[in-house]
Parts: sequence; structure tokens; C-alpha cells
Amino acid sequence: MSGTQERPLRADAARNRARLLDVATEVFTTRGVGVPTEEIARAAGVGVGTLFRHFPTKEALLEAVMVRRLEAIAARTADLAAASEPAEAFFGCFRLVIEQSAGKNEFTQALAAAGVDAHAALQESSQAIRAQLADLLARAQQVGAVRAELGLPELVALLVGTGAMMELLGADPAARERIFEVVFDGLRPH
Amino acid sequence: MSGTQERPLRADAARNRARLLDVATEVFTTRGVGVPTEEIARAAGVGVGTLFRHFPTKEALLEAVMVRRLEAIAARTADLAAASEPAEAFFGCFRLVIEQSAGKNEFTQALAAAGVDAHAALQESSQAIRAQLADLLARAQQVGAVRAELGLPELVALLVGTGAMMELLGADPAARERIFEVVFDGLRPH
Amino acid sequence: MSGTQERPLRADAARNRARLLDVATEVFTTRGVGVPTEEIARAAGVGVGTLFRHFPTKEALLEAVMVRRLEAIAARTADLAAASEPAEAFFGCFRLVIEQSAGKNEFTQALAAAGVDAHAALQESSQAIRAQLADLLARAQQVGAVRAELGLPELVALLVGTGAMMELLGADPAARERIFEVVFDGLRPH
Amino acid sequence: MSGTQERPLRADAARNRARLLDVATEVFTTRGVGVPTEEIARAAGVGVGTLFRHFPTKEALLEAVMVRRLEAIAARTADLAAASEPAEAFFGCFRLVIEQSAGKNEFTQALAAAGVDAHAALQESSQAIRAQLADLLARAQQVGAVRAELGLPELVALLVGTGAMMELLGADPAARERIFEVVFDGLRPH
DNA sequence: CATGAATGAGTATTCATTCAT
DNA sequence: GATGAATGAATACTCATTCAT
Repeated sequence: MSGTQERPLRADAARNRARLLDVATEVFTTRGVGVPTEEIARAAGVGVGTLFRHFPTKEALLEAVMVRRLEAIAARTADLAAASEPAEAFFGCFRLVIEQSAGKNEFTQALAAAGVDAHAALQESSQAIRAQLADLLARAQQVGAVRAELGLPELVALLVGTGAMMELLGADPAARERIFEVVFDGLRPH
Repeated sequence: MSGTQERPLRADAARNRARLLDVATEVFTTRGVGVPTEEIARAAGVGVGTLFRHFPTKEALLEAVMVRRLEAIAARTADLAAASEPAEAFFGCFRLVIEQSAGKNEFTQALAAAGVDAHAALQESSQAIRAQLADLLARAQQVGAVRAELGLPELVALLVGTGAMMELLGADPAARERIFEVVFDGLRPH
Repeated sequence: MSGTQERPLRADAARNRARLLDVATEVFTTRGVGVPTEEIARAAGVGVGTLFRHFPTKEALLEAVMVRRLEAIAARTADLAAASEPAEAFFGCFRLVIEQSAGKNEFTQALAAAGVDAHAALQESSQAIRAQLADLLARAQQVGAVRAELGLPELVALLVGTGAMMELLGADPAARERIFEVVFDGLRPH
Repeated sequence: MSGTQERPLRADAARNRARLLDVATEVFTTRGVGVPTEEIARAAGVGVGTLFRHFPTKEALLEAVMVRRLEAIAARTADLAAASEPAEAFFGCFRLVIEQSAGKNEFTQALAAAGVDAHAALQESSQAIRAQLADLLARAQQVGAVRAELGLPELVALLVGTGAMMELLGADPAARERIFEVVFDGLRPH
């Protein structure tokens, strides 16, 4: 309903594209990336042909899904970072990223893949997050809220790893909180 | 009445079985579980038929690989636990488990799956490790070396998650050490 | 609310489906059901994928072949039964069924299997024939043209068995006729 | 215990061969010819190697099974033929053959195959039966107990076909008897 | 532009047969 | 001779991708 910057598509084409992304996100997140493309198309109410017109490859679809998630995170992170003082911003964003990575470990894998793989599109949008994370980290370190010796790679690893922990624990909120305590206390200078 | 009761296989059969396990471990951990069975057989220098004689299913092969890794870990963990005082034993074993989980995240997934899935064989051998971990944890908590509020599920999650972190960081030893510091400091009472 | 309700397939799709059925009928009846699916697809001029799109299973294809044969027989039997007096109708239909069962003993096996097996589709279309046969038998018995003590199971068995005899004899028309004389004379009251 | 004319084998080898034949007969008859050779070997208490030493091919084993059945039938038929007057001998042997063909339609198929196929061994032993049948038929025809126009091919077809009928009817003795009445009455001159 | 039918390479698994022990 | 481990061709079925309608 707002102005995400896709190149101008016909109204219905844009709607199809959006629906496909929504459905794919849902499906990939809940059932993994092994789900047949045809099933995604059907769930989105379009034919396979349409899916492949919008995303020339299954991998391209996966990438688009990840990009969207990364961008969503980047946007929220930016808001949070702007509105809080460094320590609060850092730990708040850490939580945010973890919370958003719910469902399979698609997202965390995306982050991971982005740091390793050469997928152009992912590279681009993950760079945005990485820059933000680097900034948040630096500022939190300046105010002494986070160990000074940590770099961006370690932060990314900690995010991905903590996401994995949460997946294992499932919905138990108390256990999740205990994990946050361990990780956050560990992040602070000793 | 317990112990390992392998049926005496012919010399060559045993060799093939072992080679298959070695190759499968290597291949699964470096390239994931999607690798064709035929390729594994070829890499082991046997025909597919032989592979399927030893492991009636691809899944069975995967299971066997995991069991072997779990058992190896359990053995080393037991040694370490016996030879050290509680705190040292706990943190030493934590490191050990992480170090052994090298390669993709097969092992960590194994631990994860074992807690959730119903694969009998895995269940059995992962129970052994879980018991040991529970014991190590309890003793470390008794001497005040680890936060009292943590339970076995959190410990397992922390192991799996830390393993994921290490995979992301690759071989950089300094960075790995910084992660250990974060996690270990976080584990200690605050 | 009954009748044939095929979904309107695209022209080419319908052609492919029909060709597959024709080829499969031919191949199964002449060379048995062991023929590879791929060969059937090739003979029909389509890829395996197409075959499996139309018939999700080899068994499903076999079933479809049988259903078509059963329906064809049922239709012709109905015509014949309507147009003749009881004795003529009965023996005419007997001949008809045998003549239609040419080629291996697929059809007879179909009849046999249908009485035993639980394949829904087969059940349905073989029920139609069985009902007709029961009716023909009853009427022929009422006019004293057929032994009164015979039931439907025996009639089906006689059909299947006579079909088997014809297969053995091959194309020799005189020999076939002699078999019909034996069976038909045997069927009449003594 | 008696003198079947196998070439002199070592005692244990002969025992193995006999056991394999027994087991194979049972298994093929009850579960069809699709049963893996290995299973037959196991059921006979020997290794596959042994099976293949005695029967160089699965087909060879099947052939041997059939030959034995044919020979058994031939022997009993000969006895029966010798001890009775023509009509009784003919119909008695007809029943005998049908009764012996119990279980799948292995045997009838064997007879069929023998009349068509070129398997040397089968040819030989089925010739024996065919000769006997021809003889029984001729003598029954001479005394006017069977239609004069029937030849050996029709008789074989009738045997095979009647066997198929019995398989369909299963164990219902009354129904089986009604079939015999139809066929036997049909065989008699009209 | 949308559709969904067609394609065919790819994959796990079976089984008759061979051969080292 | 007997054993059973090894072999690998064969087979049903899947799924990303293309293209005629």
C-alpha cells in the first residue's frame, strides 16, 4: 500500500508479485526451502509460469524473500537506533534481530550466506544491516556498554548463533530470557 | 548386558562399512546431506549396492554418522570429566563439544534433532551425552562456577548456538576465542 | 448428477492422455505390466513427466486402462442385452466379454482383481458389469436357458477361465469355436 | 527316499538342492515369482551362492520347480490311467491336474508356457504329460465319453482355463463342484 | 501477461548374479 | 563346496524450468 521502490509494474502484476513474496516467506519459513515451486504458486493463486516470470529462478525467489526480511529489519533497526541511547539501542536491536529471525533458521542462514556467498542482491541489502550493526556496536563500545575487542564478524556470529539457540528452545519465554541474560552479560566488558 | 555388541563382520565388509562412514561423515559435513548416495559410494570405492547393504536407507546412513560422532564426543567428554575438577571439566567439555562439531552443523543438528526427533538410535546415544552434560552442569553449578538458574535445555541450546557461531567465523582463532570469552563469561554467575 | 464429468482438458493435454491410455493398453496387454513407464511414455511420444502428470502412479495408469476396458465392455453388453431375448443376450454377451478380453489376460485379471481388490475406481466400474451379468444370468435362467444352480461368482469364474483358454489357443477360430461349444453346452441345464 | 534320477551329488548337496526346490515351490506358489532369490535361499537355510550353484539362474530354478510338478502330475496320472476304465481315467485325471494346480497359477502358466515357449527342460517333461493326456483323451473319445472333435490343444486349454476358474473361486467346494459339472457335461458328446 | 502442460535430468532403492573368503 | 558381501543396471517418481495456448 505504500511506495516500496519496485519498478512500475501493472497493478495486477505488482499484486501477484507481492502475494508470491508473502506466500513464499510464509512457506519457506515454516516448511523449509524444499517446498516445490508449484505449491507456492498454487498457494499464491497463480500459475507456475507467473512465478517464474517474476522470479527467474527458485533461488531468485528465495533471495527476494530474504532481501525483504533484511530490509524490514534494517528499517526497524534504524528507527530503534535513532530513538535510544547507545546501550539501549544496541541491546534492543540485538533482541529485534533475534525475534525477527523466528521460524526455521531461514533468516539467520540468509545473514550467514550473505556474509559468505556472493549473491549480489543479498550482498547489497545485507550491507545496509551490517553497516547499521557496525555503527550500533561502535557506539555501544564507546559508552563502555560492550566489550571493546569485539568486531562486526563476531557480532554477526553472535546474532546467528543466538538465533539458533532460540529456535531450539522454541516458545519457552523464561528459557529464552535466560539465554538473553547469558549472552548480554557476556557481551558486556569484564 | 550392555556394551557394544557388533556382529563380527568379515574383514573386508568391516573395512567397507568403516570407509563408508568416514566418507559420509566428511561429505555430509562439508557439502550437506543433499549429496547423492551414489557419489558417497563412489568416493568410498564401493558400489551403491554395498552402501545400501550396510545402511538400508540414506537416512540410516546419516543416523549412523551422527551416532558415531555423538559416541566419540561422549567418550572424550567422559575422560575429561573424570580427570578435572568441576569448573574446569564443564568449560573444557563445552570447548570439546564445540571443537568436535566442526564442519557444517551436522553435529549440532544431531543434538538438536535428538532432543526432538524420535530416531531410536540417536535417542539412545544422545541420551548418554545429555546425561553427562546434565552431570557436568550440576557439578559446576554446585561449586558456583555456572549460573544456577540454567537447565539442561539451555545448555544444549548454548552448545548448538555456539557451534553455529564458530562455523560462521571459520578458522580465525582469535575471533573464536573472543566468542568463547563472551559465552563463558555469560555463563558465570553475575 | 451422474454421467461422465471430465474436466475440460486442453486439446493437446487430452490428446496426450488418450494416447498414453492407448499405448499403455497395447503395451500392458501384449507385454505384461512389467514394462517400464519410461518406455510407455516414449511410445506415446511424451516425456515421463507427462505420464506421471496424468497418472500419478504406474498403478493408477494400469487402473485407468482397466476401467476403460471395463466401461467399453459394459456399454456393449448393455446394448446387446437390450436388443435380444434372454438366451441370445446371455450367450452373446458371454462371447462379447471373451472377445474383448483379447491380448494377455489383463481384462480377465481386472475382473478378478476387482472382485477381490479394493481399488475404488475399478470397484465402481466392475460393479456395473457385475450387475449386468447378474441380470443377464437371472433372465437366462428364468427361461431355462442356463443351469439354475449357477451364481454370479461361478459365471465370473467361467468368463475369466474361458478367456484364459482362448489366450492359449491363439487365433485358431475352429478351436475357439469348439471351446465355446463345450462351455455353452455345459452351461445349459442337463 | 526314492530314486528320482538326479546325477549323483554329495549327500548334503543333494539335500540342499531338494530343500531349495521345496521352498521355491512353496514360495513361488503362494507369493508369486517376484520373490527375491535371496529370500528363498534364506528360507531354505542356505546362502544365495548355494542357490546359484544349483540353479544358474532364477529362471532355471523356476523351471526346475515346474518340471517337478509336471513330473509328479505325470506319475499320478499314469497310475490313475492304468487303474481305471477310459472315461473314469479321463475325468479323474482332469480333476487331478486341476487340484494339483492349486496356488497361484504357476503351474497352469507352466503348462501354457511349455506349449508355447522353448524352454528345453520344460518341453521335455511337459511332452510326457501331453502324451499321456493325448492318450487319455483318445481312449475316452473311443468309448464315446468325450466329444470326438476335441484335440489335445483344446484339452490343454480347458485344463488351464478350468484351473484359472478354480483360483478365482477359492476354497468354496460347492462352487468348484458346479464348475466341474459345467465343464464335464460340456465335454461329453451332445 | 497468465496459464498450466510438457519436459527430462536426477535420485533413492532393489535384486539377479558374481566372486573373494 | 558353501557363504554372503559386492556389484551395478534398472526403475518409479520428483521438480525446476520452458513454452504452446
